[in-house]
Amino acid sequence: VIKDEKLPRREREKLAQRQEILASALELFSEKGYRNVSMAEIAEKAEFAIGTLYKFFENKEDLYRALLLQVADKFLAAFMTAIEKPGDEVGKLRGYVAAKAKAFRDNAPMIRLYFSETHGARQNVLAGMDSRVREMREGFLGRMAGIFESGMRRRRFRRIADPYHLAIALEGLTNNFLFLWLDDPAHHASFVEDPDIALNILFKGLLP
Amino acid sequence: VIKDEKLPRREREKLAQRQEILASALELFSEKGYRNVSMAEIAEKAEFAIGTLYKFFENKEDLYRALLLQVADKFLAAFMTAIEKPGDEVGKLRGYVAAKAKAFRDNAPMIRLYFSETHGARQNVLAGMDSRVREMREGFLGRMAGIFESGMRRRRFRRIADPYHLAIALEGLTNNFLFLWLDDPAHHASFVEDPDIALNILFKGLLP
Amino acid sequence: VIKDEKLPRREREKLAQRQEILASALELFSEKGYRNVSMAEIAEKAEFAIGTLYKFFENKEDLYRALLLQVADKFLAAFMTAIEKPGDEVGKLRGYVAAKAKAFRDNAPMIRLYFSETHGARQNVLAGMDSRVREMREGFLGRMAGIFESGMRRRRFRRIADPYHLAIALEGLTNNFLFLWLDDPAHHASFVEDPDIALNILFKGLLP
Amino acid sequence: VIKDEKLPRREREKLAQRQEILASALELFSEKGYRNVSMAEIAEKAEFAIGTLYKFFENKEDLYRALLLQVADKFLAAFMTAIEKPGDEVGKLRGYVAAKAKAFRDNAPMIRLYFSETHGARQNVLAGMDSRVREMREGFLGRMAGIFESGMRRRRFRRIADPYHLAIALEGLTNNFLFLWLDDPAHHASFVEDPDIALNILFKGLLP
DNA sequence: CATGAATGAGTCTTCATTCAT
DNA sequence: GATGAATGAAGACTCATTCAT
Repeated sequence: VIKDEKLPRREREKLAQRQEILASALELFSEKGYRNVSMAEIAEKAEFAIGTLYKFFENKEDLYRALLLQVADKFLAAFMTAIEKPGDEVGKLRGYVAAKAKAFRDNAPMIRLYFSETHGARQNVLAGMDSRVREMREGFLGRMAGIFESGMRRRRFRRIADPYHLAIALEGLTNNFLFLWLDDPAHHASFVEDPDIALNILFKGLLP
Repeated sequence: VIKDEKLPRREREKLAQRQEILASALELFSEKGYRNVSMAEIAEKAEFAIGTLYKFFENKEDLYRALLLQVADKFLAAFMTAIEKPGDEVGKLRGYVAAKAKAFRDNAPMIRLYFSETHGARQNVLAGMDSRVREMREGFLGRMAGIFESGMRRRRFRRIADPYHLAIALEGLTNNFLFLWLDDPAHHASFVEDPDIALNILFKGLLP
Repeated sequence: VIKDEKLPRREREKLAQRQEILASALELFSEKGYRNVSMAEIAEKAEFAIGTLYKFFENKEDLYRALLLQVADKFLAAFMTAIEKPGDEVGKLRGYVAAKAKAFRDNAPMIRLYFSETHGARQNVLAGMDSRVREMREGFLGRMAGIFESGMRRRRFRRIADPYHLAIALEGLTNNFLFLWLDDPAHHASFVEDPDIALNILFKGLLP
Repeated sequence: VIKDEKLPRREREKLAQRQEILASALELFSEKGYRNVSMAEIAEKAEFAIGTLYKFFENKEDLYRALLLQVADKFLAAFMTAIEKPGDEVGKLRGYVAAKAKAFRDNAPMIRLYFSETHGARQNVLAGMDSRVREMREGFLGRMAGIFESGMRRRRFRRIADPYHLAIALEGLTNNFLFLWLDDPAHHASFVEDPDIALNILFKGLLP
């Protein structure tokens, strides 16, 4: 989403600095939570002056939003990629669930941060940003609904429900399995190791 | 959970005041988020002096926890009741989903608050309380798994997956449908009006 | 100073209650210091309602002053008694030093409280009360100066200095010895056991 | 004790600011007492923002301790210097008393503050710092005892008492004379003008 | 341009005091 | 008269943000 290919050197440096700030912020935020991290801390970790942070981001909240947006981007892009891979519908869905499990496994702290501030977000820091992430997510859900629809049209799936509803169901179902793992990795390790555990429940009714 | 039946008048008044504080706090928290609400605001809204709040709750966090605990208690109790009603397994699950939909409909702000701070909450205010709510929820999931197990034993369900996994699946699936409604009630009204939309997806594979 | 001899019953009860409050306050104050004791605590310890305290004392400071006044009274009275006992000048002074040592020994916490708030008192709670205690103390110093004067007139003391100055000297000298013991009782036990250690230093020059 | 000679400009400014804060705090504390002075007041008087105070001192108590420590340092250093000046024992002791009288005269508010919170301080703010000041004072008393001891060995003093006891006696005796002046400068002016008034009382017995 | 010292509004919390019962 | 629940002013401290260097 953020590309730094053919930019003037100056611009590329800017972008790199921005990334460095975001990376430091991510580490701190996901470790201590939004309100327990001060701009001074971020500045120190990123090895910039506090004032410099304000050259890149209007304020703390702006920085935070940029961070979440980047995380959301990254994840949805990964899911999208998994779903767009050549193959049949079952393979695509399996790819999605596997990609999601991997994303959770590889980025547990990030995810914790993302979801801790993202649900019912009306009242938290995200307030205004909601729409941007929501759109991305809705786009993805639509794309996944397309998979179900195509699968049905091609008779590889039984038409057990509205395709969009199935997309919602799959998302919620995998979320819950992976959240469980997130909350207690030791006890629910199987969920990230074998993503099919969640997926198959849906398939039992879906596959003919 | 909180009974105010045959208590001395003084005690009943205390309880009523406590409730009033909690109600005001809930309204403010769910509107503006934990960190954006001051004790002064709560006091004003509840029409008590600041100091009075501290007669009921040790500090802001304590008040907040009491609130979430109450919400969690209330909901899990409602779900438990629905699931324990006499009837067959299908009826019980249907009852759960209906109760959950009703709970969401009746308590949208509460729920937003509850879920906004409850997922991946390691770094936020809940920290210590987590365990209490988590236990309650795990107890409930176990109970629901029991329903699935019994249904399977009685051949009313196909044994398509581990009963506990089914419980997780149903919870996640309904959550996602209801969250969608929570985020955009106008557009997803059908989810709370017809809880079976979500439930049936699971049933398609489950029912023989 | 406070007598409860021939008073109407009602009055005597009042006085007893007042004493009970003061006693509780003394215990708390000398244990935790003025600012770390709340009226609520005193009320609880004395087994009265908070409001009742305010029937006896205008406010916290007033209660505190009454307490210190009582302590000062008690001590100065004891010193005065020692000094007025029949006998020669040397005996009277010895009596004073012994009484003071005993007072320190018997009332260490009290004294700590008294002196912690009494020196250079302009800025602390005592502010206004100063004068009352100061007068009492000045009266006592004057009385002690009288002893020295009489001793000189009777040729039992050499006239090595102004009698009032000698009184000041003796007071300061014994204070310092006893404070030392107060700060570190284990290490300076001899000072309260043998009051003459301090006194003799003065006598060496004083006695012919 | 605090040197600001050859430091980088920045550092010197820091130190100057710190001193300005301490000076303002001293003035306020000695006028109104520790607990009656707010950080806001100190900040205003020193013409800094409240937050700036917290760049220099961890909290109010820390600021207070720094202040007292500085005062104690300064005074004990002055006394030590007086006592170490070349000369015989009588001269040294005389130097000490004169230095002390001068210190009292020049720093009345400081001293009032110092002694008001330093005696029997177990329950007040000093608690933890006690030891530091106490050690310094004990060191000084020991040094003064050394003077007495040397004087005795050289037959310039009669061996009328334990040298350490004499040190205690001299300290207490001068304290009391000077406190009297502190409490009522008009009436007891002679004490700071002629320090020998106090000293001679001791000498009468001490000198052969 | 980058810096980071200085700012001060805003927060939670305590507790002396009042007054309806 | 006694009670103690309710009050709210006041205080310590934090930290996002600014701006002179």
